[in-house]
Amino acid sequence: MIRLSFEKRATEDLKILCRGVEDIISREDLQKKLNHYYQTGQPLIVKEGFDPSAPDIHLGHTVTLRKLRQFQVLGHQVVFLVGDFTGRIGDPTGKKETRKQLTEEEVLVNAKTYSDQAFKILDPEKTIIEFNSKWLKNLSFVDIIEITAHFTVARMLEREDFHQRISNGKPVGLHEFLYPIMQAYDSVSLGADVELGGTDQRFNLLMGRDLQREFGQEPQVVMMMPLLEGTDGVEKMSKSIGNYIAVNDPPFDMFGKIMSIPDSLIKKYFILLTDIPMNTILQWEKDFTNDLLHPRDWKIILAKEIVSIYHGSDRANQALEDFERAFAKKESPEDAQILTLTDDDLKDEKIWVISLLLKTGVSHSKSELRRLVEQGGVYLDNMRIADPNSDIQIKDDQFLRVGKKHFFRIKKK
RNA sequence: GGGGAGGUACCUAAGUGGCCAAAAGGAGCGGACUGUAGAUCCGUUGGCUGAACGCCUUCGAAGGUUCAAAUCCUUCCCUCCCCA
Repeated sequence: MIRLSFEKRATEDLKILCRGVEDIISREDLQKKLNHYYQTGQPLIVKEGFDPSAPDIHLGHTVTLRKLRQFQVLGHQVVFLVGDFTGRIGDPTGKKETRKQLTEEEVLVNAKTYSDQAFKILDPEKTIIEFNSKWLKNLSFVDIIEITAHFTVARMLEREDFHQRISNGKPVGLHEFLYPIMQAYDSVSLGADVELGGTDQRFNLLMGRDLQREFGQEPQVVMMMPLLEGTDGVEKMSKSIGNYIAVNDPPFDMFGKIMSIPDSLIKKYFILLTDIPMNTILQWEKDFTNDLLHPRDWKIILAKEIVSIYHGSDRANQALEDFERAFAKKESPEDAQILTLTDDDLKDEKIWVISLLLKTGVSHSKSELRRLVEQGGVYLDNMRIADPNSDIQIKDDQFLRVGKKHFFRIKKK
């Protein structure tokens, strides 16, 4: 009776864990490992590597983080692996220049801010933070030769990115081959049962399996999550492109950014970024297709849901209200960023538009701001300011809108 | 080691002495229209100067020729391809 329920529970867990997963190698292996867990009580070691060079976590990162959390909830051991050593090489992407070497302190600081944000999702009690320099930095050349000897050049060239760059006549650094190998070695060192990553990590993740086998370990299960497109709906969400929604974004911004994603992405966002049950999502999708659910309304549910996760439902409701004020009624949002002006900024209660805009930080180029004004993108209390040479009379509590997405409330000090 | 091709702005890419702050497309930004969506149309996209068709910096780097250089010369750096 009890024995039977082991497998049943494992099967149920598997179903939960497979939500939103793009590919898993292999399902059977995971089933086996989960069975084993229920038989022995030995939690699975679930690992994901993080690059400490970019300290801002955005929704794209949360896709795998949320998956990690699912593992935690089911009783498993998550290893949050900071790639402080691998970060020095940088995952091959073709055009990136050599990364500047981070000092140990910088890495620690980054890792701290990074994990703090990650703990908005992960349970800190059930997370081990590791740094891969711990084992990588002590390897000798001999060790490295031994490890690399397990792989062939032909195998390395299977990686699409390498392959592509080579056929496009782009350079491939020899050291770049080491990145996947180091990542694989991480799995060996941790004895990982499962490694999570985006689909773009396929090659690296599989290398881990290969190397583990070579080292006499049971190969890890590889779980690949789909890449999340950013607010532009095309490119993978990333800070450098600027199409990202950060988990630290204030509620109003976060709400707005979610509202600006293309309709085609709504379902995917629900699946990967919320806990809304699958049948509900599918029902909404049906209603949407049959014109019973307006895409905007559907998106509002999404935005509220996601903002709630990171800021709580009160602030999510506030964000919704603000959103409607700002865009439906064209009024000022409650939650706009405060822009404080001091007496030094004002001459006879007046300030030059460009100076004012400069203070918002929207752009640091006066030429660009000038253009923005000339093109009619600047409003003060809903009055367009079209002349870049104008001096504006400032009253306390005025509402400044810069371009489509930036709102400020002016406070005098 | 030998031979060939190449390095232009966020990206792709034109330009081989002045008309070049540099074509075109993509991407971005702003406007119109909307649902802060998509599609479409218009505008705009090095910086500075309270803006003038004025100044400064930019075509891999440094020098040089010239009244004038992305463009010609020299040296250097980097990448790719073919051969050994």
